[in-house]
Amino acid sequence: MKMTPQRMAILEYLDGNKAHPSAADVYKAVADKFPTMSLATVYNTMETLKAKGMVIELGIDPDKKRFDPNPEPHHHLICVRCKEVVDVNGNFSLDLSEKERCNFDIIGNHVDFYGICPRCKKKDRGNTHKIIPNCIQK
Amino acid sequence: MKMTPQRMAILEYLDGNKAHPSAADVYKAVADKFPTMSLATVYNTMETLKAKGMVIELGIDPDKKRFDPNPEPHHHLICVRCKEVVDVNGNFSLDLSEKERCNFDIIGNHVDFYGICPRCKKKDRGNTHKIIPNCIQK
DNA sequence: TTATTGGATTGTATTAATTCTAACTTAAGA
DNA sequence: TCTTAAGTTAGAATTAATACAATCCAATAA
Repeated sequence: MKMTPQRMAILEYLDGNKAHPSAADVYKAVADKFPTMSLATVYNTMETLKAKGMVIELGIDPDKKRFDPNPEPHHHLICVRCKEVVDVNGNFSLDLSEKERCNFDIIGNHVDFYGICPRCKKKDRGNTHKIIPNCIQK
Repeated sequence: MKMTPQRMAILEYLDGNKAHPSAADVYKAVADKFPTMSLATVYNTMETLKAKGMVIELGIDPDKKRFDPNPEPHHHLICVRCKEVVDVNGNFSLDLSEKERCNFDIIGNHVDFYGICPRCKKKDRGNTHKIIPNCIQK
């Protein structure tokens, strides 16, 4: 993989990043110090990194792709209000019965835990309505 | 919920549908017998159904929303090649430790199993390359 | 029956994310 | 240094989804 200043800036931003940023987030962060950066470059680079297994594309937000720079297999804890995503390490050995497997070769699994984060809980103080989200997805 | 011919057509299409269709899929299916149907109506109706908990919005496909007319809590088995989605019933009681919970109130969880479906396995005959998908997402 | 009303439907315009394109630039190996 | 394949860029094009404003229509009120 060819190393360019743009890519280095993106990699530096992603390194250790726990925020699961969108393409726009990456762009904003990097464009600061790199005014010539193009969004297309961000998309290209994320695509390349994805192909190399260095980032994972998340499907949490129906409105935009978000990326996870943590390539270790792990799971997520997602706030259904603000969509904050926290990594959950460890793995769950979940088995499917012969029948449930439907003749698939199983490669792996991923668990999403849904909940309400402390910040949003605070905001909810008194608001008992709409506690059950309709956005538990997938 | 007011019953209109359009909504009835959509509900009829969704009833028992295991294909996890996109809005466009719904539109195509219904527009056949309902030439005046508008995409906007499909989106409106899906939104209404979602709010009523009658469908769930899926995040499997980064390119478009897909809907699951099965309102029972369940999980998914996803072919990483062709994105076929099979329902997995039953629930896994997965626990997070105090620490892992990060002060979230946990509401639920959802498991995605990744694998290769029988059809795609057949196509792969001999192709040993690229068996490990880079599209294990979330 | 007719008028009113409010939600539903529709086509179109708009937005936002993403991809495409074609010209230009550059990192890295010979 | 030279060459070249790969990367970058701006802007155009595409696509999913939403917003909007003008009807439409079914239920109820008068």
